[in-house]
Amino acid sequence: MDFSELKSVCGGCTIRELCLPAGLSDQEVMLLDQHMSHRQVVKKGGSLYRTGDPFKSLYAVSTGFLKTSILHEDGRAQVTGFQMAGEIVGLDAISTDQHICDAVALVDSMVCEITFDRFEELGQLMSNLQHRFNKTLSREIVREQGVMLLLGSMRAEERLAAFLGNLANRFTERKQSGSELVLPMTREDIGSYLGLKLETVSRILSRFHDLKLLEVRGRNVRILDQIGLNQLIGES
Amino acid sequence: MDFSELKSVCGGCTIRELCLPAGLSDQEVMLLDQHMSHRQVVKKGGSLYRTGDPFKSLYAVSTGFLKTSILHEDGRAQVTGFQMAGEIVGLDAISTDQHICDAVALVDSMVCEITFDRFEELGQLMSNLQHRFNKTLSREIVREQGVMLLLGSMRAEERLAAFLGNLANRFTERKQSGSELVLPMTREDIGSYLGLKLETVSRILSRFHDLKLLEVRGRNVRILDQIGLNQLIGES
DNA sequence: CGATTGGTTGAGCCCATTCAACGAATGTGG
DNA sequence: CCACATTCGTTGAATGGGCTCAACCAATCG
Repeated sequence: MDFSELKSVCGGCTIRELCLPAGLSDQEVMLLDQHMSHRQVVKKGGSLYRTGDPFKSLYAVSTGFLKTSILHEDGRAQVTGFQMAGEIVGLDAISTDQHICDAVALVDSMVCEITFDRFEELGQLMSNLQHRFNKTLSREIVREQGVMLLLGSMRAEERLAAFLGNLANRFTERKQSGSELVLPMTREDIGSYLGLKLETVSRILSRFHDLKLLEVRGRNVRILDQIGLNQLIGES
Repeated sequence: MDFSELKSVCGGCTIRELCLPAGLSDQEVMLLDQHMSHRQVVKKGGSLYRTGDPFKSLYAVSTGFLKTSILHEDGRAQVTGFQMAGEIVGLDAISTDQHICDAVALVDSMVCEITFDRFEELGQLMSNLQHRFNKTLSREIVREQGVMLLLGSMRAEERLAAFLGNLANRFTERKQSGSELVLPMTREDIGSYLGLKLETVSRILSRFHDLKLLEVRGRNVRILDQIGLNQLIGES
C-alpha cells in the first residue's frame, strides 16, 4: 500500500471545524469530500510547491507544520507564515495562477489537496461553502495585517511575546498544550518572520528565560507566565 | 440635487477594468450595476467606517484617496494601506462581520458601495464575478505579503524607494503621471505604513533629493531617476 | 570520526529613533 | 483683516536597540 497518497475524508477529520469544512452540514461535507483530491505526505524539509510553480490546488494542512516564504531577487527571504493543522496554504497563488512563495514542511507533514477549479465549481453549488471561503481569505488578510502591525510598530521583545502568544493560542484551539510548546522552526525562521536576526531571537528568548517568563531548552519552550508576556506587549 | 449620493454606473466608469467589474461582459456589468448601492462622498479627513462598525458593504474607491489603519489598544496605529481609484476597501471585515480598521479619506473622495450580502448572491449567479473576486482577495493577500517583506527585511531607504515606485506604478496604471507624484498623505502616514518615524521619512526624502533621485517640495515629488531608486532596493 | 547545522553569547558599531528647535502653511475667531 | 493656534515638514544632536562579526558548544548526520 502506498501511504504517500491517501483519500481525504473530511467527514471523519478531527479538525474539521478548523478547516475548510467548518460550518458545513454533513451532506455538504460529503459533497466536498467527493471533490477532494488525495492526501499527500510532505517530508521534513521537502517543499509542497515552489515560487513560480503553476497554481493548481489549495492545500489544507492535515498534520505537521509548514512555513511559507517569499524570496527577493537579491536572495533575501521573508517567512510569511507558519501553517498548522486545519490551515490553508496556497491562497496567495489565486491572484496570479502562479505560486509566489515557497511552502516547505518543517516536520513530516500531511496535506489534503483540492483542485481550485473544482473548488470554485463547488462554491457555485454551495453558497455556504463559498461564503466560508470568502471568510477564510479575509481572515488571511487580517492575519497579515496583524503581522504588519507587529513588524511596523513593535520592538523585538514585543514581537517575540506576540509570536509565542499566537502559537500558544493556536495550539490550544487544537486541544494541545498552550504552555508546553515545541517549536518546529529554527531561530532563523522565527527571526525572518518577525523581522529580526536569529541572534536577536536567541538573546530575547534567553532574556525571557532570565525573567522567568519562559523555560527555554532549545526548541522546547514552556510558558511560565503568559500574563507577564502579554503585559510586555504595549508597554513603553 | 443631492451630490452626496449618486447612482453608481460601472458600465460607464473609466476605471472599470481596474475595479470589480474587470473582465466581466457588458451584460454582466449591467447586472452588477443593478445591485450596486449609491455612490458616496467622503470628505477629506472623514471616515468611511471605523473599527468596530458592523460590516455591511464593500467600497470601491471611485475618485480620491483613502488610508486604512488599525489601532492597537495602547494607542499605537499602523497604516495598513493607501487605496486609490479602483481599489476595494473593507475586505478585512468579511472575516468577522465587523470592521477591524478605520478607513479615512486623505482627500475629498467618492466611493461606490456594494452590500456584501447582495454581492455574494451575485457571485452565485455569475461564476465569473466570483472568480474575479477570489482573485481580488488573493491579490490583497499578496500585496500585504509584499509589505511584510518590506517591513521585515528592508532598510529605511529601500522601503521608501519601494513605496515611491509602487505609487508611481499605480498612478501610471491610471493614466496619470508616474513621475510627478502628489502625495495625499502626511509624512507620519508614510512612516506608519513603512514602519518608520516621520522624521526618518523626511530625512530620507531629503537625502534622495540631494542624490538627485527626486525633487521634493512638500507633498509634490518628482521622480528624476526611477532606475536609481530601483537599484537602491536590494543593495547592501 | 569529521562535517554540518542549529543555537548561545560577547563586543563594538551603526542606523533609525528620540528629543528638540524652528519655519511654513493653513485655518479660526475676534 | 490680523493675531493666534494648529498642523505639517525639516533639520540637528545625542541615544540606544538591534545588527554585525566572531567565537564557541551541542546535536545530528554521513
